[in-house]
Amino acid sequence: MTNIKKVSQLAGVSTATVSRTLKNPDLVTPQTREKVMKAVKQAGYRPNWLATSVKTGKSNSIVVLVPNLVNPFFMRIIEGIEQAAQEQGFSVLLGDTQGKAEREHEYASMVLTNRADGLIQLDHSFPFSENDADLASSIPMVSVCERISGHPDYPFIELDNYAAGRALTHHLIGYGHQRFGVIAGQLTSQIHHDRLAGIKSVLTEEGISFDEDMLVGGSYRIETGIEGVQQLLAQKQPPTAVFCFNDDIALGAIHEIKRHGLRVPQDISVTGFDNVRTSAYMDPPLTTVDQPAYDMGRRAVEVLSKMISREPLTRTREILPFSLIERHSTGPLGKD
Amino acid sequence: MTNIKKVSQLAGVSTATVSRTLKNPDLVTPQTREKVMKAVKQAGYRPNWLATSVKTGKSNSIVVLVPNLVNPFFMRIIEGIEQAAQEQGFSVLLGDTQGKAEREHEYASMVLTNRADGLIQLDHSFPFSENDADLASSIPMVSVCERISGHPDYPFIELDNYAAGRALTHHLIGYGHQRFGVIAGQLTSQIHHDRLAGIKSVLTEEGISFDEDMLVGGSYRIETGIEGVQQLLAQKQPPTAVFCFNDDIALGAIHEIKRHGLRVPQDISVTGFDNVRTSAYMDPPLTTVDQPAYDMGRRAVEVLSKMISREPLTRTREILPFSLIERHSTGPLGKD
DNA sequence: CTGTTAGCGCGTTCAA
DNA sequence: TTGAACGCGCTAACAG
Repeated sequence: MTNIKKVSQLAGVSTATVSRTLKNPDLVTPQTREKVMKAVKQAGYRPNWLATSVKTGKSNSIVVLVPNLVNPFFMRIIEGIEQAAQEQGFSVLLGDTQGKAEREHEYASMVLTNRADGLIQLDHSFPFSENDADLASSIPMVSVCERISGHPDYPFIELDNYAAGRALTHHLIGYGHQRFGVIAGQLTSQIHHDRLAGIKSVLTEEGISFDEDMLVGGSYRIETGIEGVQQLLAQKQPPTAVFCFNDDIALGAIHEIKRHGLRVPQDISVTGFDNVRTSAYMDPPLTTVDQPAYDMGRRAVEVLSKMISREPLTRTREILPFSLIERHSTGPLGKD
Repeated sequence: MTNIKKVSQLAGVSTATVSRTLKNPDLVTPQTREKVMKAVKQAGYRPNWLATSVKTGKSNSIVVLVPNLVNPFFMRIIEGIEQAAQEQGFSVLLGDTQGKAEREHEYASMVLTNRADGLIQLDHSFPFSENDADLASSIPMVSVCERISGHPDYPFIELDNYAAGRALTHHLIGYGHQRFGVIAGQLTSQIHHDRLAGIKSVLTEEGISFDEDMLVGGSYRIETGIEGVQQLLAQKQPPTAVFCFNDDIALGAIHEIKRHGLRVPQDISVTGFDNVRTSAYMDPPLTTVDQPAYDMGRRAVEVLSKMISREPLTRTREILPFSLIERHSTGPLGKD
């Protein structure tokens, strides 16, 4: 271990001078500076980050809780988080929770032990354990995409899911559809409620009824899309248009619809959600809702950074705009 | 800040006793233990991780350098890394390098400043800067998928890319193909050389010539697949079978082939590489090479962990087996 | 401008 | 079994 003491001896100065030279070179005379820098180089010295941090009491790290690493939508958010964190001098600790409460607890407790200064939650659950809950109240925490259930006081960055649901519905009604199915992801989240409410609001306005049997699914997986389509096609009156609550579900759904010998969109229209990289290259290219995932990640870090430095927040809840991407998985019925 | 001193006062004992109670409860009498635990609970005390680490000199963190977060193959590896790291008591610092040298330098230097104990590199470049290179020689570092160019001494975990290249070629020749194209990813990596060498070795054995004009591409992106197909189809004698060096490239390739009004596999066969989640749901489902990405990540952590604790390594280079996944993007020419 | 001293929060001696 | 004292590596305060 080559430490500051060794360097100071090598240079014939005090440890304080070495520290100063490295941190604030203007405070030392050019001669000593040179002497010190030479000793630093010769010894191959790097300041011990742990020691520096224990002084300041800040770890300059943030922990990101993500339910699933393989979802490209989440990863795009994390790209934004990572980039902004780097710019602000933070490191990112990755917490793959797999949606499991114990793992959330474990990662969340990092903020309680000075291992991280703040926390970004990509899921909707309150990540702290029962035990830690009281300590967590003053912790810098932000959620992205989702809101933390039961804790409306934490800032969040999310999409206008209600409006997106409405836009998708208008789009499909514009093609003349009247019978709709929904293949949902996590059923307990705010996202789910908002999107569904958006869809239903338009249907009500248009005098179209929605049968609760037409709501299937329950996780953001390809297989959910497959099973969802199987259930919807088994109905007496199958839908002619299906809302999928992410692009993975839509991929599975389209795959299964084709496997039944039906065509997309001539027999059934399908919409996705998220606009992941691959959605433009599906067959047919997917009509979906683009979320500004990268920017959402960036924004989360900006908010969290302010919380960490105890600056006041101008806004504690941000609803970002979406954009509807019309491709070829939707269309009028029967057109060839 | 609630520290150990405050707790010791609250419990009426010394700080040493508090430390002992938490770290080695058997060394204190049950009565004091109870006293201390009560004070800990009452004060909401958590040991400061930074202080603990500065004592031990270990950060119990590893930094993972990944060129690209949105590639599901990398993410699957990181899932394995993350899981194994958690089991071994390490935290994962995420370093999204975007393939940029400066960012690699910055993240790699974390190991030099005690911010991390070891490093996993998912790319093929030596991540340290010129300046840090001499210090890096004794650093625990492992590479996954790739080998670190110019530094054969670092352990690596990779696939048997040569054999995989051979297997794919045999598969396609079995369908009667004679004219092959290759859409490659990173052209400078060991991976590239091994796969290409595997392909060419079989072609040579079978007396089939390979025209260097049939080698296109240069990055692992969907767009590379599109452009690659355009170049290949512009040849006088376009190939009847195309090797794509990852599944993203294959996705773009298939998309573009179809856009030209050609059919996969009746007009052109396409193979991928990696077997990402979505490859089974492409249209047609992709013939590809499965890499045990999750296990590769796990294994990397096991090796790195041994290096960090200075245990001797049994093997320093591991070549893992692949498996060829035959789906429907390959087949004989012209069959309907 | 530089050196001495104190202390960040904790773990680990060494006596008692 | 417990406490006092020291030190991890570093930086900030105060002298000089």
